Amino acid sequence: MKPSRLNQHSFLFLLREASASSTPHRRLPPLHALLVKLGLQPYTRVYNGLIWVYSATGLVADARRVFDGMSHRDTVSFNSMIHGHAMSGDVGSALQLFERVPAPSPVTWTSMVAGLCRAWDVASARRLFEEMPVRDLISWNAMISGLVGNRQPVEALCLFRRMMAEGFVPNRGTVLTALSACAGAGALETGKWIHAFVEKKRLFRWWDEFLGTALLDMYAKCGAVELALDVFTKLRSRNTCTWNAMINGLAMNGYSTKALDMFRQMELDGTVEPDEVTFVGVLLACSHGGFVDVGREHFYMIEKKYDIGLILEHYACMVDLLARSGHLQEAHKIITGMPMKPDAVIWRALLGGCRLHKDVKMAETAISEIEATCSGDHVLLSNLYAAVGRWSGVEDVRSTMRSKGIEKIPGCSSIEINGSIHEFISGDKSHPSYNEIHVKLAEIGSKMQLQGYVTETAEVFYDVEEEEKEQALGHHSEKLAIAFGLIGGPPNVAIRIVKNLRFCADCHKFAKLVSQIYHREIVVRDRARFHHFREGTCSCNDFW
DNA sequence: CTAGGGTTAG
Repeated sequence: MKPSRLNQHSFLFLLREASASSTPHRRLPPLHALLVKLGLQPYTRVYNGLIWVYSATGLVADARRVFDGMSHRDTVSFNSMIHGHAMSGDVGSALQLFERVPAPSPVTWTSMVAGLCRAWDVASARRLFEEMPVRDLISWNAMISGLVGNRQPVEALCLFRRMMAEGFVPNRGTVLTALSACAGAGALETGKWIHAFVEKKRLFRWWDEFLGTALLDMYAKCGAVELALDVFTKLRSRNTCTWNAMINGLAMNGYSTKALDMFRQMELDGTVEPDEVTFVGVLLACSHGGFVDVGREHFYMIEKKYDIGLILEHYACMVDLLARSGHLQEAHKIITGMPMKPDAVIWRALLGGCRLHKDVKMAETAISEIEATCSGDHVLLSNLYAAVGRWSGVEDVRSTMRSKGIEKIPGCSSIEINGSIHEFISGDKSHPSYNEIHVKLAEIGSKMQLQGYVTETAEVFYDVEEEEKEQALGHHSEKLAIAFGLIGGPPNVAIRIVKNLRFCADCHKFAKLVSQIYHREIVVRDRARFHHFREGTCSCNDFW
């Protein structure tokens, strides 16, 4: 090779090729050595490229050596190095460099914002984002997706709205992130608005697999199954993810049989292969539908017929299905026979079944296996003790919770009205419509009494203090949200609520009665699944 | 022919 023919441009080409190869770790150092030998050091661009490819292939220490050895560093050198540090999880080093950049550009700021979001420091990311002198579309996308990734979809949507108000035109990335935020927040109105906006502005040629899957997933996660199906049927092409999203969406929404039909259709269609995620959806459908035999069959087919390895989630669904339908011993056998270590989710599924079928002994086994316990597990055990009348057990759980300092996660429900999301926390008085809500709840209460409604006390029994607090302050968050939906939402439109915890029996009964008395459809997404209430009945058939 | 975001399903 004639060195004279190798200039900075061709060298950058070689770097890119080496980094895309299967063995970048072996191919980059010789190129680096050649670069030094050829005397291309003065070319900052080439060295920037080297920093970039070293970082991108995980060789951050090498990247840093190059960076430190450079005689002339420009903004791109800093940006590449900041990005490298941030991607390797070393935000500290990234921040140190960020302080030293002579002329930071929007790229510099955005790299730092994204890096902080990746390191779960969304608060610092947000501060930096607000401080940025110039924000472009990618800066907005980075911050919005950072919020979604840090489980703050409501905040993400607020930012999305601000971005639109400032006149930015969303691109593919923005739309994907914003739809995912709507899915997370259960913001159907906003999701529909984005859908319509994309169509009206003809933002994309068509809804491809990625966009289409994100769209249908949004509808499914907002409880709008018909709309999700509509998107699904109209898509030009579907990949495995698309089918999985549809199957899972049906399962989550309680359309168990339809979900299984959809899986059969997927097989008949034959253009895509099911994968392990497909079977998570299939088993979820069986679990929510209480189809024990069908579930067992599919569980064994995963490996035998489809040659797909069983993953933790498959076991979790299977344990959930068996435990919930009362096959506690079989569920326990599945757990002890698992090739991997059962996690808290698995034991929790067994615990839930024990609570339902009042098996104290098995419940105690389950709870002793859950290490980093959260309040919900203790509450479940306590409820079980209360249900079988073992009050000493209830007291034991309370003292365990006190001594371990386990705090209860406050219940939080949200409802979207006119595109803005209102959040209610159990017993919270801070909402501006607090007084109206309580007037409404009193009205509901008296109407319910006429129908012979009695509070379900079993599930609130475990904690007398909490019970008193609830009497004094109000209600579980979903009741506040439902009352607010009756007041503020347009009539004849379903009241849609997203809750962070699972339904308690009392609130479930409450929702059923409200749907009957006011002839309003109520859709609640709780931690585990959807509940569609219509004229006094729930799609879960009181099986959850 | 340099650098930042996003890539959907569990």
